[in-house]
Amino acid sequence: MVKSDDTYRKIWGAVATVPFGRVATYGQIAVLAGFPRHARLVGYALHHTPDDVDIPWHRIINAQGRISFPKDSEPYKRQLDRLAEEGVEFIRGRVDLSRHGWQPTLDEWLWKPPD
DNA sequence: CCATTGACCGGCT
DNA sequence: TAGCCGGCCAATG
Repeated sequence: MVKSDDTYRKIWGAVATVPFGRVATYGQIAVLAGFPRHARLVGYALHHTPDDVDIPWHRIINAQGRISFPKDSEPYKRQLDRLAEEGVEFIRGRVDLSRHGWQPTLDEWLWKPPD
């Protein structure tokens, strides 16, 4: 697959901690996974998400509260639908992060995925 | 080794 | 609201 699977595993692990009905930003996941300022890496990792495992990739959106896919693409629609199913509302193409954005609790923050 | 490529981000017009 | 710009840095070829 790729050279450093471990990096991706950590990122996927962080993504997996985002609860149903909430969304997190790429930068946020980067921090949680232990890679501050590597938001782009998170996007890169999600792009290579294996389909055989269940990872809530759709709960990750950009810091502007928007889906990072071209507005009329299929992936965009899939992500939008999945979020809609979880009750995340979009207002003029954007999610109000102060409303649906997820903030880890202290316990969640301290929880470290096994290496 | 070097250059390019990102499902990004934040500040500033 | 809408772009533009510079910064970011692992992965890739």
